[in-house]
Amino acid sequence: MENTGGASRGSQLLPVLGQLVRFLRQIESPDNPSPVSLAVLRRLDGDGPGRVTDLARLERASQPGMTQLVGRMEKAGLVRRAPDPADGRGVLVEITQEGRDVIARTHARYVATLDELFETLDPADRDAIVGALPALERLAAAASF
Amino acid sequence: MENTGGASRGSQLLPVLGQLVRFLRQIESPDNPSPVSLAVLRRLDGDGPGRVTDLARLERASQPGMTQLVGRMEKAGLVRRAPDPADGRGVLVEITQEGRDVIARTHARYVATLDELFETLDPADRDAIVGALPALERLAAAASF
DNA sequence: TATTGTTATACTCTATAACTATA
DNA sequence: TATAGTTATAGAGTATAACAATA
Repeated sequence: MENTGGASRGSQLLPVLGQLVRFLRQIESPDNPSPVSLAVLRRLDGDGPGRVTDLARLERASQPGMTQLVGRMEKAGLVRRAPDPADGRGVLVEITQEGRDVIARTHARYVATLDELFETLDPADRDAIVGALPALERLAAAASF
Repeated sequence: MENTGGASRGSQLLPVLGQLVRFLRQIESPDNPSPVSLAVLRRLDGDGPGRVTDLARLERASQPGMTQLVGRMEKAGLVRRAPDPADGRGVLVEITQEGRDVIARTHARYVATLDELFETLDPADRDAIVGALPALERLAAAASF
């Protein structure tokens, strides 16, 4: 099937993404880490301790902004700081168990919300989405950087 | 196919959503309306002028917060205020042409970014996603409120 | 009295500029 | 000199509480 005259794939997928994200964003909880905070936690959890400058670059934040975010996260017990043994100027930021717990709780809330949404669909629609998941995962992977 | 032992649909879809949203969020532009600001603009564009209280309720914001957001948007030329002829206490917020232009430019940037992403996929993956779009749209519709 | 909207105030988040310490 | 990080300062965004105007 060609795309002649029809809406582009992006223009069809965009409202779907927007609606689902708005739906997830409205989940309320005492935890509720900010999007960037959650992204930093996930990165530290997956890649191990990291330096402020690297976290700032990877999350597209300024260096002072990352210093401040890490400071708030440290105050909240989600990360700890340690001097970088390899560089006296550097600081290594490491996730704590509480930080991992926050990731897990947040993830669980989002998953439960999406799962409830799936239950409202016809089996045929569920199958269609499940069948497209590998392709969607590759689409998301192409968006990695 | 049952879901015995496998990851739930939500847990599979969540990282896809997260990755795509992070990818879109990093688009830089002088425009760059905040998510809530964009949502308000879209609502005013679609439903016509609305009152502050209604916008606040629909966007899950406080009434003073919406007053302030509308104030910033008015200052930026994206909306205008007018007294509600039907209620002397009320204010009708209306989108301006510049507001519509901001919606269009933002939408175009997001769509172009997603379209570029699609072009990196195999045709089979594109077909799988296109085939699942109606189901995904119904999933998103189920998330409406 | 209840509702609509605003103002006052405070807190979170993030940015740029200036600074300190180390390489 | 260049780099890593922090501190100082300011602005956007949002909340609750108190207020003014209208229903």
